[in-house]
Amino acid sequence: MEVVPYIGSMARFTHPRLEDVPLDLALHALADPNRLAMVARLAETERLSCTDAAPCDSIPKSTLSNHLKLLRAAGLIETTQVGREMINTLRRAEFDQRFPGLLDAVLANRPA
Amino acid sequence: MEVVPYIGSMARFTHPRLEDVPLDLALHALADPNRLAMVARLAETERLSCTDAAPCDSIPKSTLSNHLKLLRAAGLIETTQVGREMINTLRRAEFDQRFPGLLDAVLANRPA
DNA sequence: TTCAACAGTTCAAGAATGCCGAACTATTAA
DNA sequence: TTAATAGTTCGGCATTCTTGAACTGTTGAA
Repeated sequence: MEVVPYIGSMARFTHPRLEDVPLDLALHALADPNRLAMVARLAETERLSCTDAAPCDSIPKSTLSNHLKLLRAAGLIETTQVGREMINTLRRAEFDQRFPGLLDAVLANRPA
Repeated sequence: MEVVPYIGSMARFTHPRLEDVPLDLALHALADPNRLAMVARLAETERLSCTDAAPCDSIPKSTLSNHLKLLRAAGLIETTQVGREMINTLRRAEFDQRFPGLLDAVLANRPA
C-alpha cells in the first residue's frame, strides 16, 4: 500500500490577504461578545490554543470553532497547527495597517 | 363619536440612553454597508429624511425602515417627525462620549 | 370637506445565518 | 494498538434578515 508523504503542520487553514477583507466583515467579526473577548485575549497573550482563547468553558467547541473560523476570515487571526493543537495569533500589524485605529478603538471600548 | 386629541409631531420613536447601548449592538449596526453609508451621510449632512438618508434608491422602503430602526436602537441616530417626514440626525456627541474614537475610526476606514 | 399622493411603519413569510450536538479526523501518549 | 486529546465538519433547529403588501398619518388640491 502506498505511503502518502507526511505533511505535518502544513496550513490546514486559509488566511485572506488583509486587502481583500471588507470593513463590514471585520466589524461583523468584532460585533460579538465572545469573539471580541477572544480577540482581546489574543491581544494580551500572543499565542493561544482554541480552548485557551475561549472566554469561558461553557461555549460548545463547535461554536468556538466557528467563531475562530470567522475571525480568520476577517483577517483578525492566524491559525497554525502545532501537534494536535491549533495555535492562534492576532494579525495585529497587518490588521492595523488595513484598518488604522479600528482595533484600538474597539478594544478600548470593550466592557470590563 | 369621541374626538381623540391631536398629538402632532410627538415622538413616535423611542431612543435608548447611550449608556444602555452595548458595544456589540453598536458594532453590529455599523457592520452593514448600507447602514454605514447612511451613518456617513448623516455625518456630513446633519438632517436627512429616511429616503434622503438612503445610499441608493434600489433599497425597498421596508428594508430602509428596518435599517433606521436598528440604527436608532444602537443609539446612532435620533428620529423626529416633521410633517410627514421622519427627520434623522446623528447622535454624534453622545455616541462619541459613550464610545470614544469608535465612530471616527469606522468612518475613516469606510470604503470610498 | 373629501380625495389622492406621499413618507414611512408594520406585518408575515420565505431566505439567509447562527448555534450546537453528534460524528469524524488527526496527533500524542501509554 | 488503543485511549485520550484538540479540534473540525455536518445537519437540523432556531434566530435574524429581507421585502412585498397592507396600513397610518400628513399634506395639498379639487
